[in-house]
Parts: sequence; C-alpha cells; structure tokens
Amino acid sequence: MGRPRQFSEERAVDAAMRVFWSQGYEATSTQDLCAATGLGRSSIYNTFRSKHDLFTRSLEHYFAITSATLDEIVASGGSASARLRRLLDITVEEAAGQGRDGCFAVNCTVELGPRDEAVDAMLNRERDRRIDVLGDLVREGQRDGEFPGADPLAVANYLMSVIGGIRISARSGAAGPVLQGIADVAKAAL
Amino acid sequence: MGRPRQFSEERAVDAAMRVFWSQGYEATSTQDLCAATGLGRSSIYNTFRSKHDLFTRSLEHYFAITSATLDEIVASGGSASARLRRLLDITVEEAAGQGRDGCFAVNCTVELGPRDEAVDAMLNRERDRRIDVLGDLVREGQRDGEFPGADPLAVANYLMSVIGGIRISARSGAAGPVLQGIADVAKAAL
DNA sequence: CAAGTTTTGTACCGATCAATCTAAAATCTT
DNA sequence: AAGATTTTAGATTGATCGGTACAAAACTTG
Repeated sequence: MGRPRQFSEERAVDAAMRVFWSQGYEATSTQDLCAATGLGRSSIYNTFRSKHDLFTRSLEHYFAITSATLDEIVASGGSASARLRRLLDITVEEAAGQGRDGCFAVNCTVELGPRDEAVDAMLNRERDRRIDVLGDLVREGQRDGEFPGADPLAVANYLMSVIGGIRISARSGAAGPVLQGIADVAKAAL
Repeated sequence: MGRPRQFSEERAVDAAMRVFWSQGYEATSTQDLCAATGLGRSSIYNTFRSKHDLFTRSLEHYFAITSATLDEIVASGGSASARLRRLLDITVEEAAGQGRDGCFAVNCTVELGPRDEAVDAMLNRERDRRIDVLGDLVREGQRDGEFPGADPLAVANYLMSVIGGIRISARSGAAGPVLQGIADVAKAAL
C-alpha cells in the first residue's frame, strides 16, 4: 500500500490559506480544510502536524506572495513619493479585487495577534521588515529633497496604518471608488 | 422559588462586551461569559436568548459608549480641522490606554462582518452614522474656508480608515508614541 | 508482475461546544 | 410568616471540535 505524494503541498497550503483568510482561524474547521484542499483528514495530518501548523504555513505563504508585490513597487522607477503613491493605488486595486476578504495579515492580527505567540511573532517580524523597507524608501526620497523634516519611521508606520485601514474598509464592504478616495486623501500627507 | 433580577443586566452586558472585545466571538466560550459576568449558565440563557444575542447586545453597548465620545468631540469648540485633529489625538490616547484590545468594532468587522448578517448590518449602520457626522463636520469647515476642494465623504472615509489603522496598530502591540506619530502624519492630509 | 512503501478513506477518540432541563434556593407579595 | 414567583446551580443533551488508529487501496520499484 502506498504511493509518493500525489498532491502538491504548496497547492494545499494555498487552498488552506484562502479558507483561513476568508473565514478566520477559529471559524475554519478541519472539515473545511479537507473540502478546500480536496484532501482527506489523514493526508492533511500526515503532511502537517496540526491545524495550527497548517495555519502558520498558510501565513508564511501569504507573506511570500505579498512581499514580492511590495518589493516590486519599491524597486520600480520614479521618485520615492511617486512609488509610495503607487503603493497606495495598488493596495486599493488589490483590495477592491479581493472583495470582502480584506488582508490576511490584518485579519490574523485582529483574531490571533494578542493570544497566539507564534502567530504574533510572525506578524511582528513581517511588519518590522516592511517598516524597514518603507522607512528606507522615505530616507531615499529625503536625499532628493522629498518629505522635508519628516520622521521616516513615522511615515512608514502611517503608510502601514492607512493600508490596514483601507483593507478593513474593504472587508467591511466598501466599493472600489470609496477605497480610491481614501487613498487619494492619504496621499496629501506625503 | 424565585426572586426578581438580582443582577444588573447592563453590568452583565458590559462584562460580556469586554470578553468578546478582547478574545473575539468564536474564541469566547459560554464558560468564559459565566466567569466574566459572575452569572451561571441558566441566568445567562434566561436573560439572553443565546450567545449570539448577548454578543449583539454587547456590540450595541459598545456603540452607545463610543458614540458619546465622537459626539462630544464634534460638538466641542475650535475649528472643524482642529476638532478632527483632536479626534485623532483622542483616538491615540484611548488606543494606547486599552493595550492590545484594539477597537471592538474593527475586531467585529474582521471576524464576523463578512459572515454574520446581523452583525454586518449593525456595523454598517454605525459606520454610516459616523461617516455622516464626520462629513457634516468637514462641510462645516468648508464654509469657513477649510478643506478647499475636498470631497467631504472621502475625507470622512479617510478619517475612519486612519482611525481603524491606528487601532489595528494598537492591537498589533504598537506603543503610544508610535501611534501618536501615525496620527501626526495623518493630520498633514487634512 | 510482485514486493514494498506511502497515502488514503473511515471509523473512532476524548474534549468541548452551545444550549436545555430540573429541582432546589432565594426573594417578593400578602 | 406563608404562598407565589423567579432565579439559581448543576447535571445533561446532542453535535462538533481537533486529532488518531488502522487497514484497504494506490503507486513505485525491482
């Protein structure tokens, strides 16, 4: 009896991520995970240690996907402030396209951050990483005369907050134009 | 056997609200609610129809408390933009004081908004009410020459987003000074 | 094609979930 | 103080939770 892995582990993690993302951790049962991945209980528990382990892998997977987007924007052309504005526009675009799922990281922060050490550590690490990247971009702009007198870290935290706020608005059902309006006002502070 | 209500219904709702606020809906068991309210199962189910009913009452209670704060700020003195800046400062102050609990409404939006119609309707109603109040304040400022050329609704949505973002940052563990920095940058857009 | 290895479906585990029931205890009314 | 009424505590319900055990099924390797 037996055969080498018949399913893609990454595909399973991706499917699990979408369920956790949309429903949250507690509200997602192992049954839901079986249905979403198309796998049986045994296969899941044979591949992943626990529901929690599958969850942290899902979150890692999410970070891997979304980090790429941020890095691309930061590495793209134009002035620093132009790139930050573009970051906001792309955030709006993505949020509008994902309907009411919002942001997986934000959802995790709200649901699990305060009571799950492992998840909290992952979220903090990723947030710090992004704050670093954004802060560096602000400093780069300041060398070109942009953001005069601003505290780079404060601007970075502001951007993370606005992005989080936009994604909450999306999860609360706001339509694309509303989100774009928020982003446009937010740009005035840059 | 029997006696008229020995406990304050409002006190029970208030205690329940704090547990739901801190732990979320799914992660809060009826045991937790008994412990927090100091009541027995029977008393809770005799007074409230269900866990869900107690939850919606908790959310109503939260709205009643927090609406007062917003109304006070809007009704206070100074220019419209000064009042909006004060709104941000008070948001920071409260968020910093409440540790990692964040905002109950934001937590509910993330956890239950997309999959609980009753909660979603309550959240939407309250948000629309606040958008109205903030939009009116912006229009009032525009009559005095403030916020030239701005869309009052967009500014109101921006403020709600920033406030939400600040509260998420608070739930993710950000300290008071960080939150204040966010608010200060956000003011530049007003 | 057959031996060997892994995956799979399914039944099952104790624990816990929200919610109910019942009867005793506590208060109010008279 | 006695009777009526309501609240209380505690046991219990069926359902579902995450996780495991086991044996049949499926695939790889020789």
